[in-house]
Amino acid sequence: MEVRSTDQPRWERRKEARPAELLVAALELFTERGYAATRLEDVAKRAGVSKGTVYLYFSGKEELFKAVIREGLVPVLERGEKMVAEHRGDTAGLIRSLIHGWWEAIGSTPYAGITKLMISECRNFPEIGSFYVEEVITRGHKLVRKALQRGIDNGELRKVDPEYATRLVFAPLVMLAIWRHSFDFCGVGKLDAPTYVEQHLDILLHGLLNGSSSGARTARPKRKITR
Amino acid sequence: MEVRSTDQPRWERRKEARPAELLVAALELFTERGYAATRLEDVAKRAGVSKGTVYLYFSGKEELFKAVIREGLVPVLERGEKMVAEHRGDTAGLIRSLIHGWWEAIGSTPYAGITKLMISECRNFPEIGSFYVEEVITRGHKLVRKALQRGIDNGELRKVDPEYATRLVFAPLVMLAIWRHSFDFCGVGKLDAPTYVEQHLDILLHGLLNGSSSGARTARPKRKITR
Amino acid sequence: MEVRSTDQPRWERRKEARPAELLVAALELFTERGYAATRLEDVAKRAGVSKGTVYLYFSGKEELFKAVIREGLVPVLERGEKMVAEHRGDTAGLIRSLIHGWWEAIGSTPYAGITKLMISECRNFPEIGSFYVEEVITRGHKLVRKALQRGIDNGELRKVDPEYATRLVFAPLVMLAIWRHSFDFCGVGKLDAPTYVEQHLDILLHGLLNGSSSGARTARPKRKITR
Amino acid sequence: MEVRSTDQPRWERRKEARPAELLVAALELFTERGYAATRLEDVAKRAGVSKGTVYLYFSGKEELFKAVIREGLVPVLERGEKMVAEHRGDTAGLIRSLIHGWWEAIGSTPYAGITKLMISECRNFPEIGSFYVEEVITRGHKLVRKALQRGIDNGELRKVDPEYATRLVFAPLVMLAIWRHSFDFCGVGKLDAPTYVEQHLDILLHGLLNGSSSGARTARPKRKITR
DNA sequence: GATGAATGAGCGTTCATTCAT
DNA sequence: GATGAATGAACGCTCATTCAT
Repeated sequence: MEVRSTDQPRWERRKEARPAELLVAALELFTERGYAATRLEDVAKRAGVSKGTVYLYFSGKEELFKAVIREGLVPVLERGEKMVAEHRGDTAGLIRSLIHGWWEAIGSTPYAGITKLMISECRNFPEIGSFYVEEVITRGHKLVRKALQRGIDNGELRKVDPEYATRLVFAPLVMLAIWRHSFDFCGVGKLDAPTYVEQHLDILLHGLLNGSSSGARTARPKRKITR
Repeated sequence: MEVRSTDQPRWERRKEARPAELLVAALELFTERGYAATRLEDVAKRAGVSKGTVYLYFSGKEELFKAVIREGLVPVLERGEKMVAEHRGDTAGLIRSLIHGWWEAIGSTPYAGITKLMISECRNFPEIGSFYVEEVITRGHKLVRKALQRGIDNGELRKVDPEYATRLVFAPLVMLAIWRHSFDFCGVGKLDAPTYVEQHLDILLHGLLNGSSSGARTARPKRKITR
Repeated sequence: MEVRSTDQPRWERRKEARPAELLVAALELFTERGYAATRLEDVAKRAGVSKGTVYLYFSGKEELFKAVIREGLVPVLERGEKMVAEHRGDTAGLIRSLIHGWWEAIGSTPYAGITKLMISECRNFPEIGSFYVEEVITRGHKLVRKALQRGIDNGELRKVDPEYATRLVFAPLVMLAIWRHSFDFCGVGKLDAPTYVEQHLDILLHGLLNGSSSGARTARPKRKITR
Repeated sequence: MEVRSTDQPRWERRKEARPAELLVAALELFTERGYAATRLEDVAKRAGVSKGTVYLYFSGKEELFKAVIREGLVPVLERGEKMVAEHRGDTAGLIRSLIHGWWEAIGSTPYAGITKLMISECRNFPEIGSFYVEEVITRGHKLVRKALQRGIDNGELRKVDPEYATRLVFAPLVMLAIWRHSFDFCGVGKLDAPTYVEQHLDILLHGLLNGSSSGARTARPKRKITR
């Protein structure tokens, strides 16, 4: 019968000791090449340390990968949740805030790569895949679903299924984030991200709001915003 | 005294059928595990042949991968283009046809895995990535853009930017296809695909159509939300 | 207790049935690339048959190789021995005949490649190496040694050790034969073979003959003979 | 309870010495078996390291092979050139020095294997073959040709073609070197190398020197000279 | 007999991991 | 702690060999 003397969390927290540079480098390379094709030596080189040093902070490649996922989005999400909880105003405005918030904190940053990573690798790492689904996707969905539900309940929005609508709110954003880490390197014409986001909001809110509502009008679809 | 119960030969000549069988197996495994993590021996095993046989039909792993991409979607797309070219009716109906067509021919089939594959690997295979962008994505976008442009020109649709709107038409579908090859294996609650597609059409058309049009109204046919 | 009904020789003789084309092709490729780097499929292709056919005549690669060696030089040598046995005249003339004979029958023909082959491979195939030493080298040496011994005994030649002198008679010829299968393909300036042979005879006979003898005089060192 | 009798570490750092050790092992094995039949794992084993270590110092099998050739003879040749340049005395003595020098520095050492290697492999590696011809053969020939030319010019030697005579000086030596790496392992009676060399010098100088000269006389073929 | 599709042992090469320094 | 030389399991690919046709 083994008894742990201390209350260790499921995944060891050595955040302070771990050079964040390793996680940054790993996220970049995993995103660029995928898990299997990323060599630990390259991660070390990009982080400016030697191969052996990686093992001082992570017990191996898989743990490094898991740490990238775990440490990556959860803190961002926590900030997002707080931000949303404090929001006041109409539903259309809240949805806009959520979408802009997600885009600014995740979609437009290197964190977006984590989404691509998990799509590619979650079947190879079911454990971390489930973690991601629970701690990131489900929590993210819940935020939006609440907002939609509220809008439906108080008549601001049409009667759509909030479960499905939630996904439809996110899908175009996630696709854009993925796109920027994939096909944007294949010579395809790049879209202007802010315009895309606004266009999405425009169509989405037009599609969701009840006719009497004026929320959709405030979306400025045609104003070209350069990054 | 060993007696074989069945008189199966050690192998069988299948020169004609082999390449297609290998491509099917390869698509499955590449989709499941990614390019680097897929061992050619496993592809062979799943196709029911030995390692060496793969090399009788493809010059190596990379060529097999390229063949999966090349042979996978282009023929499907060609059929799609013909189908669409022959379509008659209003724009809302055309968009519905396109979306349903894409879902039935690609999104709901193993071909959907190619999308996930290219997202994961196009930076490792720029050549095949460009091929895919040109031969699949661009052609697919063109189909939808034409339909949207027509609807905008004749006043059926609101004045949206067709380039961006095209992406917004596809994004939720592609995300669903990706989802089915990734997070659906991580214990997340699965959505009903037809409902999702209809919900997307509902919101999308509501968002796109001019107020006077009634196209969006008809879009709520099945309320079947089985989980 | 196994009894052979027929008197089979050590190595199966199926000379009649074996396509000589296979042995020719094999000799060429083994000479060009070495044993290990020669693919049986290439041998088959050069002989104009399919891969499987090789196995109808030879039990495998090693047997093919051994047959190349065995069938290659022994018949040539037998003809040489007869030629020498019938020779009449002075020792210098006999040596000239032997050298010219070797050069014409072996050194200048594809058979020369066998020498290169055995040098490269005899440590990998000790059995066939010993066969070659016994059946080719030793017999060849014996021919020359006899001639030298006769010349020494009757005072035509200086008192040299016939064992060593024999090798010194052959060495420049063998080197030339080897050279033509190796460095001649590396951009080196090629020598004229007949001139080389005559020059060798000139120096050799000058070096071997007693001063009173006039045998060396008849060597025409400077006459350039183009093949 | 397992106790190791000696405290040997699993491996030892030998960054400086490794490449030379690997080259020695590689030369031995390439010489014994040929390029294709030599497994890198065996080279590693003979050098006392593991397979992977070879790749820390050479980018692959071909590079290792090239390094064997490149690093092998050029330095020896450079020393030889200096030695010869400083030689003073008559031509017969110079030729003797050259031949003895070659034999001591190359023919009697493992370097002799390189000759055999290049003969076997130069058609498979034209680039390194040309390198060898230029940097080793041509330079070696030049040394001897100069000596012969001088002897012809000042009347010490008969009027032979120096280009051909140069080859005839080397051929018996090279053949002996090759022999020691090939047929000497096939049960053939081995010659005494020094005796062979002296016998060669005896006949060669007798054959080359003008009658009035006494250079050849001093070579006494039967004097047994142990190395 | 002849063919060539199929096999699978074997080798070159890579790279996650270890550990003496 | 940090390094990087060394390891060895794993995988891509080849080719001698087999055998159904």
